[in-house]
Amino acid sequence: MGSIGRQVANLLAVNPRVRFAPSPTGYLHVGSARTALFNWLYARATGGTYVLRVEDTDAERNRPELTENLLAELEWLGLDWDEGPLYQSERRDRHRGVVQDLLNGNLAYLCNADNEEVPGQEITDGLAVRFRMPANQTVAFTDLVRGPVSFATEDLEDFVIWRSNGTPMFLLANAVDDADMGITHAIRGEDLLSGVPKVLLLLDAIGAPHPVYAHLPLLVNAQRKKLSKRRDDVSIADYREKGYLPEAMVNYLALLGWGPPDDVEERPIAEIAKLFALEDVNKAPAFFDLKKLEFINAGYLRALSKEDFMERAAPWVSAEAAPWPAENFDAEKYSIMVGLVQEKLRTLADLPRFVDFLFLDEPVDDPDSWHKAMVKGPQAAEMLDGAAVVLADCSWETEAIKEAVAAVGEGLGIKLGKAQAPIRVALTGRTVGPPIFETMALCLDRQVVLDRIAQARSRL
RNA sequence: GCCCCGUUCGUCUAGAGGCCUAGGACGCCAGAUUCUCAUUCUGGUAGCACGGGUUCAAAUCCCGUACGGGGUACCA
Repeated sequence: MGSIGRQVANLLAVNPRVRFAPSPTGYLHVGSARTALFNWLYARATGGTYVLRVEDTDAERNRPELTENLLAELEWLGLDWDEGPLYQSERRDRHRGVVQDLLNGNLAYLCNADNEEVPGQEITDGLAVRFRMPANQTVAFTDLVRGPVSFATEDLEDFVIWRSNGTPMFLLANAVDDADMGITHAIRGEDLLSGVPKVLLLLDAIGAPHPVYAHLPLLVNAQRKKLSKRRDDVSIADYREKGYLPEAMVNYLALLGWGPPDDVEERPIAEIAKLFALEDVNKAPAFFDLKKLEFINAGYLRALSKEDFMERAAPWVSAEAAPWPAENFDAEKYSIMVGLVQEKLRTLADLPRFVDFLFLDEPVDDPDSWHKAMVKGPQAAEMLDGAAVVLADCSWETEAIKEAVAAVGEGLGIKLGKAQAPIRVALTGRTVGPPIFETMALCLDRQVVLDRIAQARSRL
């Protein structure tokens, strides 16, 4: 079936219901975000319903602030949900009832800490409940991304469905909740694939239908290991704080394990939703490539209107975050400078170093830049001396300044590209920055320019 | 160990037996444009894990091997 065929299949699917079911044991992880995104995409592609369910059955590991955090990050990414958030912890009685039913039907049994079966048919404090694994059966299902998969029950153990502390285990709660909530498609990470046969058996035992499963390839690090909180940069919050845009983040994430049919990679997520089909998802793990994320982020940054850009960038130039004294900030000059540097950034975090010289009492001291332009560069002293003379009385506008500096350079036999370097470093502290002649004409007073050139000259 | 899954340029992917001399994107390299950087443009680099089949024809189907990953908790 071609990609078009799959999109038709999407439309034919009747009212799919999907869910993202994170456990709030940490901040939102890029792998989880990708799972949430693919659920969202599938729901939006099919006109289905996307449910958010918080799997907080492990009371010892859960903390409420982590849940709030999780929801905030999902909102930031723009992955709005249609129902929920539902909290699994609030369904304890239902889970307990199901476990008791299984016990009554002898499909499960009580078990002590030594994993020995103990007689009895009532859920008992201090005793766990295990599901009785049927012998000699093959559990088979067709995964939407991986195709037919089967397991033999001999390879499966009697697994715990109810803890001795009176709480349900993941497999049980997950299966019951999916059934009760009418989940038709369970879209999640491949690490959950081997749990499917147990869930299917459980579903059969309680007489519930099987959802369709789709197991997404894992996101891996450079060592090809599953992304882990400990080793890798996986927190969505960190990417936000590093100056990545949510639309760039979801666009990039959509490209891991899936490719657009027309090779157009950079596009709004709503457009991706129209092209998305679960059957097109790859089976092989994908490496999270920061370089490509940066590239995509830079594209989104450039595409922002100036107003949008300034709004998004505000946190990076706020009084608390900025490297300059707040009272030096000049909104008008900043606004002009944004127009000159927006296209140069890869992340919003790059912004301060492109504009800081405007608001700092003195430009930053960047040894590499100084060395490159003032020490290694040609005739830095002569350039600064010459510039000081011509800039003292040339007309204070971009072209005039540019011509004046170029003339000094020509007199010394240096092209403008090299000639401007010492001046740029004298004014901004760095070899890389905004177009320097515009910056002078529009944002720097003649006297400041002359002072900074003199200051730099005296250091030579 | 056992079970399950996977393998197309360095990376993300297109590919559904002939359209493949394997396409695109990121990266990298070179060049053009440019007041730095960035942008933009042009060109280049580089891949079907291996071995057997099936077929007139295989990246694509089958089997095996190798390698990689996931699972195997009173975590989720």
